[in-house]
Amino acid sequence: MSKERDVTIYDLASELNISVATVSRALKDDPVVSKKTKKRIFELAERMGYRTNHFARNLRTQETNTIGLMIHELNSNFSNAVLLGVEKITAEAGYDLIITHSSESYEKEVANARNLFNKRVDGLIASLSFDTRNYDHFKLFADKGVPVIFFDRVEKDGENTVVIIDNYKCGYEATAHLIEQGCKRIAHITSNLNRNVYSERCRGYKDALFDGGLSFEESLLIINDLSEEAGISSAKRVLEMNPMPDGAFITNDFVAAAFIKILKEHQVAVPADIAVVGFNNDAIAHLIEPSLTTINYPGVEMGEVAARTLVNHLKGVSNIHQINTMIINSGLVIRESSLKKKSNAKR
Amino acid sequence: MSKERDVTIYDLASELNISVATVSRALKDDPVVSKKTKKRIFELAERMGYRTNHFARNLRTQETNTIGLMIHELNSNFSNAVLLGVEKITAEAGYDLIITHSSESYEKEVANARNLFNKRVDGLIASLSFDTRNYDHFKLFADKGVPVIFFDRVEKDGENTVVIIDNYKCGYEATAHLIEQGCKRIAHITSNLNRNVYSERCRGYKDALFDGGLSFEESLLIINDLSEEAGISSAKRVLEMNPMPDGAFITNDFVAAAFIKILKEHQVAVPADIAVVGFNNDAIAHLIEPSLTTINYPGVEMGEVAARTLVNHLKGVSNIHQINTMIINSGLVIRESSLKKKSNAKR
DNA sequence: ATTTTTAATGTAATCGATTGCAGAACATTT
DNA sequence: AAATGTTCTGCAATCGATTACATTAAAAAT
Repeated sequence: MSKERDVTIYDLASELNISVATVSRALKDDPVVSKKTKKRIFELAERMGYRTNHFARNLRTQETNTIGLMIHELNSNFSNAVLLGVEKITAEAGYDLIITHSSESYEKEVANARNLFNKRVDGLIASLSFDTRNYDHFKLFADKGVPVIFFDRVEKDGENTVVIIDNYKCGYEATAHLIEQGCKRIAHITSNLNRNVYSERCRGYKDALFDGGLSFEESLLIINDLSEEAGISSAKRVLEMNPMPDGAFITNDFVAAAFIKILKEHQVAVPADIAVVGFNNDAIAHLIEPSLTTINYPGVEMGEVAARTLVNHLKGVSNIHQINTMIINSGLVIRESSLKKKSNAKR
Repeated sequence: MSKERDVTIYDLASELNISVATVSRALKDDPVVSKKTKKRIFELAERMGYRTNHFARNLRTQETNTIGLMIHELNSNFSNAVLLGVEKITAEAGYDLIITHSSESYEKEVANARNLFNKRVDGLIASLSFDTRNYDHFKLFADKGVPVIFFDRVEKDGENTVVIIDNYKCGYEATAHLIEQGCKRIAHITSNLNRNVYSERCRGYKDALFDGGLSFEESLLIINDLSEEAGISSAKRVLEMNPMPDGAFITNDFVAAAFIKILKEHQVAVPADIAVVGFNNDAIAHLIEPSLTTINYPGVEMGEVAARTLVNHLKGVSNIHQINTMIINSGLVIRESSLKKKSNAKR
């Protein structure tokens, strides 16, 4: 309740009969201040409950000590994992984090970018929304020299620094694995092919089909929004196909789980009738039955790498303009849902 | 790259040959400024790309426009739901959000509180860590008149405003439901009983047992940290009991899912041999098999209510000191995992 | 035409820290 | 003891907005 004025460096200075300049320097641990004076200042600061006024400091130094995070959604395990990784690094480095999410809308993404720009973030970590086609809203940052790092959903052929996994390789591996298990008709359930993540996985899928001597069929490619409903409806669509596919590569574990559930309800056996490979390695993957073969996609690491790269750049330790692409390890985790041949499933 | 100076109100003022005071007032849409002048100022601001310097403003007004969120973890569906709700409301209201998490450690919680205090958040939304016993770190805020709202894990018998569900009722309902299904030996798997959420649920469990003519057995009460490993180990412990329980009320869906998986692997049927009720209504609950009966715990709503209450207080619309407790609706969602008697399961 | 009232704008202090430059205090060398 | 070099501290301007108070301009009343 007591709203007394906060303690400032002026209070400390006058209490000790020294100048604010010395106090300011001491608090930053500037070596130019003598140990003796520093000690007195630190002790008094502690005793009087001094707190830095970040606004005064930032006003003066023209730095905000704030990093912006633009994410497409906040409700998936993946995005939460990324957030966890980013938060860890930025907090350790003493940066505040402002989080925005676009709900997969281009308009909101633009508004969020503008907002973060006006808040003068020192740097930006961003993943694009589903339908973003235009990247002008990031130009603002480039023009001001504010570093931007993209992760996961990134601009194709951009010159920005990006943190990604090898989506092509993952798509290829997933599909090749299904082929190896004897699948001849492999459906691919994915999302908007304008986004690099999906187009690359799809390219991997197609190349693996080709290399496996199978041909790509347009009708086996199902594109939706990766919601749970999408899993249900695409399962129904698959059930009506004639002949039915004998394998499915689904770019999201949750969708895969819903998909499998519907198949089971219609007496279609997984993996015997249809083998399934998901994507992300969410916790759900090993809890459903059959346990889900999937691609391990380490969101926490991705967040950490993106954040660390940005922080290092801001601190002058490294320079993101020298780094174009950072690829995070990822790969197939084989479980029961894809094993037509009885072999050793990992858990 | 071009790091030209930012446009300030001084630039606008000198460009139009008026004073900064007028510009400042106009930008705040102060009615005292004439419409004509305002128009000129807004247009010029737009044209020159003026951005408010929040640091200068906050320094002057002594408000930070920032709300702190202290959460025990950042990796559960529940906490993410809360975050989603909080973020939505605070962003709409124009507040920045600083997020901290304690990783369930009291020490980190104290450090986070101190950090947010030093950052001078205008208000605080907090959920306690597992082992927090002492609440002194919140006194700082009270002393400065900074409003604090607790949610989910709250201080027992505190005088703070809290946003919770009726954990007692939920515990009672879950247990009563199992009894109604014919269970006679009901295990309860939960966590640290110093936290209100778990102690209240446990109290509901005990009272329901009593009202159902069953007696409480210490050996059926399993306390752990609600990790997946905990689900596995408690399942093993249950399997070794003799006689085995015929029902289990588990205060976390993820733990329940892992628990059920282990039971199934040991040829124990759910719900026939052991009926299970979880807690939270995570998405996983309806995707596993059998689908999981659980308590619906709406995290998004909880976050929204907490944030809205705080924001309203900060804007002077309402006063949290007049409100002590806000209870969010919650309740049993019956699915397959608990239905020993064949009846109508909802999905 | 003069006074009064109202509306619009301006002056200048203020918020709390940072930092280039100047100067004082002290130690070292000749 | 004087000169030189080091180390430490202080002065004062600055960052960009806000706002109490003063002033001017315009409109209304006399």
